[in-house]
Amino acid sequence: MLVNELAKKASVTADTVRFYTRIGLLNPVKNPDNGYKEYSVKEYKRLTFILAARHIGFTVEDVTQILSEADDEKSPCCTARRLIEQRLEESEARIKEMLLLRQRMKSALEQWSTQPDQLPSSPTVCHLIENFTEPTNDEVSL
Amino acid sequence: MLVNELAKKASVTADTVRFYTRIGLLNPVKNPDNGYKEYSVKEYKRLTFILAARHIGFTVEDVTQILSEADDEKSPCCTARRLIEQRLEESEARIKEMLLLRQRMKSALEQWSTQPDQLPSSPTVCHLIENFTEPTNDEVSL
DNA sequence: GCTTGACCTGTGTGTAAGACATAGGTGTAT
DNA sequence: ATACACCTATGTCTTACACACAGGTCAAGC
Repeated sequence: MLVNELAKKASVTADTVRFYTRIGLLNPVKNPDNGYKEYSVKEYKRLTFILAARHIGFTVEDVTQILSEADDEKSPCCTARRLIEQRLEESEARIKEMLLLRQRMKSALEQWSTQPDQLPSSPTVCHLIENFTEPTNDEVSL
Repeated sequence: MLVNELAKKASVTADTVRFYTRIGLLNPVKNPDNGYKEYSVKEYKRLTFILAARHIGFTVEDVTQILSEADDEKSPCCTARRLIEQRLEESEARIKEMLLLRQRMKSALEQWSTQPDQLPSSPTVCHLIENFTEPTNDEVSL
């Protein structure tokens, strides 16, 4: 299979396949005639595994580590458990941040809805932004 | 002020100040003797504005646009309203994705908690990952 | 004057996970 | 031979900074 064929079969872009190839996760054989990379069914299965892991939330770096352990015939399960726990914690943290940010955005839009546009005047760039007041916890819960 | 002084005054890293300077958001004067960049109080105020906008959720690119409109003495308010609405929508989308991802991570950990480690065998890299089954909406709501 | 050392500077590069741009190759129809 | 559609590998771009590095500055000590 060539890159595009493999990509379609796995429902990803050719660029994704190329990327995994570039970082060494996939190892196609180079056709010496035209330099095209040929992917075997084994590579396809490997790609499927990568995508499954990514879907669960592993980073590409994580997948690299898991695959390398498996390639050494060691069980990657312990590593997988540990890593996904980390990724979960990181996700929780980022979600919290993003929820706070969303709250700020929403209350900005609400505050601004009753305020007029204004020209910038020497100390002020955009009064909407500069006069925005953070919502308190009380306001948020309302 | 030199870069570090300004950074401390604004409670950000010197690298952040350097970054905003590099992309032209801040325009310090170069001391011809030592090549050091000197920031005025005006730059400090500009930095404060940038940070306030970032805090609300504007991208750096957004801030660039807003500042450039204000520099042209046009009111950036309309643009600000439009942009933050976009950013809010994007955030909502990303939050949804991340919540789904978190759900997958959690249910993976739960499924895996009752399963043993296993050595990789020819078709299998990591049975935990390969045998993971997506939670259905019903399961999620439980 | 010279040196040591702590601290500071600007510039260049790295990050995650691909997407995009580009120059050129392939293959078929004309 | 040529035109055209499609395909390829490689290099660069993205976000918003953080980090590494080579060298400059400045006060203290000799």
